Amino acid sequence: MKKESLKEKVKSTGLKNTPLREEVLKIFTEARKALSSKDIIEKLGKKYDRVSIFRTISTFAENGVIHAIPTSSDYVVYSLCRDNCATAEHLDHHYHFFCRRCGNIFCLNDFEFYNIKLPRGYKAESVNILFEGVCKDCSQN
Amino acid sequence: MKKESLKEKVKSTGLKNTPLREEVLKIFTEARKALSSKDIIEKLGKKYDRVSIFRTISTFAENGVIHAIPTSSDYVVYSLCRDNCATAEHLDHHYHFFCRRCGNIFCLNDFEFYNIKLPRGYKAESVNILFEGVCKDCSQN
DNA sequence: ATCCTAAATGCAACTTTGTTGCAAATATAT
DNA sequence: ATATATTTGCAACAAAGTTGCATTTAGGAT
Ligand SMILES: [Mn+2]
Ligand SMILES: [Mn+2]
Ligand SMILES: [Zn+2]
Ligand SMILES: [Zn+2]
Repeated sequence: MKKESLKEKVKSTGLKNTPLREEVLKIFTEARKALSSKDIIEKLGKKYDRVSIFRTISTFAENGVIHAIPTSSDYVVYSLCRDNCATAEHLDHHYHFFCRRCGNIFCLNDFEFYNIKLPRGYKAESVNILFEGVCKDCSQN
Repeated sequence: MKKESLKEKVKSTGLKNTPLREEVLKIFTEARKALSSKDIIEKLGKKYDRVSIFRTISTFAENGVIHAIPTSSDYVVYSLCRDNCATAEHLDHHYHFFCRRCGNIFCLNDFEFYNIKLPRGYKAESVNILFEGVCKDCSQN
């Protein structure tokens, strides 16, 4: 996804441009890490109803504005879809890094894509690669 | 993890061998797919308290009997740790497949391991690779 | 075999997270 | 400006997981 405004995005998806959606999009745009629904509610929960925030996140995810990142936790985190989240050889691929120290999840962009072979019969449309370890910032301190 | 009985596992972890634990372990051993807490509670919830089941699953995960599998859903699924879940070149790696049709998650064993390079500063201790698509059974029918 | 003790379980209450139905508000096309 | 489909807020609900505590039990010691 290009760094386009929500207004531009609206044109392609049919979503209406509302104050809540602009604020949520702004938060994702400025975040250096993946965010959970809880994270967004903590930031906007006094200004907007939590139900609307949940619905905004769902709508964004359904329309390809953000994408859910697989984690081993019982909550989902989301991040803006970027250009290089796109397909390579018809396989949508995502690389993310979960830091054990700070607990944050980061998108790893500009990655060389490995076309890992699957067992016979399995047909993959996307692959999510989640590293776990210590992030750049945490390993310096 | 070897195909050892819980009794053997107890020796190494200090866990007590109880009826609930034996039943949970049996369910995981016989399952051909990854299971959620809900799945286990549906099978054992009339016989045991859900709290105890939650605690059993946590204990198993903490002691390396089972491992959590990253997904994009708001629930976690678990699978038995197998021998080849072990480390290769000091990087614990797991390959799983989420089927869009049946909704099941399968362990993909015996995989060639790719040592994917990380950006400078990031130190990975494990990597989880989650494919999404159509599984063997579902693509035949 | 019995006793002892730390660990495991069951139960009740609670919290967190997400969902549903519906009425009121509002963004956008005409 | 008006019309209308979409979005939002509110209340109620539901699912999933947690906490505290009393009771029970597994497994080692006697
Ligand atoms: Mn990403
Ligand atoms: Mn596995
Ligand atoms: Zn970190
Ligand atoms: Zn399937």
